[in-house]
Amino acid sequence: MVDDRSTGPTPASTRRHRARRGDGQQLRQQIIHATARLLADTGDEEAVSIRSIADAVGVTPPSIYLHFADKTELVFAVCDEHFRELDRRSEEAAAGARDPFDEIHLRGQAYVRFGLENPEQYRILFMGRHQPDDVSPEQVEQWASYQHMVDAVRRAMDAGMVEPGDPQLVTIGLWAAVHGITSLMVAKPTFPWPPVDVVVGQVMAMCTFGVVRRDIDGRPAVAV
Amino acid sequence: MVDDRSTGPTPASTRRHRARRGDGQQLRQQIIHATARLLADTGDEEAVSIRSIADAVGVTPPSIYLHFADKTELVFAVCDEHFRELDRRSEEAAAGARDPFDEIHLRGQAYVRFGLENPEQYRILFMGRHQPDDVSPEQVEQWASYQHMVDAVRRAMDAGMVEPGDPQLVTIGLWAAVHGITSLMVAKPTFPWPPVDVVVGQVMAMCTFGVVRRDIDGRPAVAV
DNA sequence: TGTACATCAGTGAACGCGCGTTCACTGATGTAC
DNA sequence: TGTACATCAGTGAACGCGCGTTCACTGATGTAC
Repeated sequence: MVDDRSTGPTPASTRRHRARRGDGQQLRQQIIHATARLLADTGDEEAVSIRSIADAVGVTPPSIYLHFADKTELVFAVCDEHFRELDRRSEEAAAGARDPFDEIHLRGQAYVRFGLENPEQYRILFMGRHQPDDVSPEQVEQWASYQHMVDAVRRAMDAGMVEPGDPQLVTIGLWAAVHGITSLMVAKPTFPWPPVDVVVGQVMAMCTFGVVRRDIDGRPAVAV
Repeated sequence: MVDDRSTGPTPASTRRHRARRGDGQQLRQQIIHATARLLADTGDEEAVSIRSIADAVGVTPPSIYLHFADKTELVFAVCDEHFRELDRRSEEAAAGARDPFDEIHLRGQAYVRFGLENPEQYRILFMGRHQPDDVSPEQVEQWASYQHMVDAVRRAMDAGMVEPGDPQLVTIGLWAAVHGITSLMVAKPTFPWPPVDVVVGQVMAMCTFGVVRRDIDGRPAVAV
């Protein structure tokens, strides 16, 4: 006999106390965090309803609307939080770089790690359908983790470590590569992937040196 | 004044005649095609309901269940159709190849083109959450467009055009690159992308030659 | 120190909606005799 | 050639469900006097 005294949507362990006057804002953060946790736990954005969020916080559904105009606004707030987290991790990784070229690698690895550790959040940020205007030209300028990567590529070019070219374009190419491997592994978890380190290493090496066979003097064996 | 005589769910232009005895199977194909068209038109998988599919075919919802056990089975059938279409296009592109290395490029381009021309189908095939067992190890062996790419890579290696290595691993890397650019452009249509040819060219060149700066004799300027 | 009152965090019950699916049925088509 | 009947493609109406959201409300908290 299991003693599960689940007597409704508000188990004792998560029972909240009503906030003090003026402290209403703290529910906002609790809602955002509960939403993020539910997304990570259930692994399914559609399964996360206003009701389930309210339940997780220990509050009734209408309370959500005291802090968010509608569900979209809540999802936006959660995305915002995660974009900041991604940038935070990228900066952390970049801090240990030996040189700009190394920094590019470390940022790429941090990106893949973030995605594989937070697959459902990654889905929402980079694989979803929401926010028709989520990355308008103006917003891209404020998209920290992207701009930081462009800067790193520019510095690597200036240092003569990367072939000269348009830093934006090179960044897009590198982004495509790391996003490609991350999103495939998130979307197709049952594919017989080699160990993740091997796959990431392959993609990184491919971006860096290419796949083309080279002669003894380093020249490509084919012309395209 | 527009003469729109939309008099219900079955406009005259699409009115069906009941199939002959034994010809019931033809509705099955009509349902699959209507579903595919709706997905492409609305650009939103969730907006495509059993009711809307039945409407598009000119039939009532229960008729769907004469041919598919449930909605999942229908979606599977549509996916199947599109996987075959992707392989067909890849084969078509590969037929014009000068050599195995060229074939890799052509297949990659065909892949990106397929995704950008059929974004909603691409979403379902490669960015969705369905089919927990959709690419089990056994199924990958039957996944034509993937296996054909592995073969092309192996031939390019045998011909000395691609650095020796594991053809599967190289294919995964290349797949990550083309999927990366395709899925990003599908998921973030408002990002200020350069012209698609430029982006695809950048990714292809990056996969081929890498981004690292090389000395006059072709040797990498950095060691990693 | 006591009390009336304004504030505001949060509730309870219900709304309309569209969904996937079911079930008993209809009626045209072909077949047996 | 005519008729009774089996077959089967497709229908009409309804089911229960969970969803996002609304609205009138409660009751604890702090404040003015």
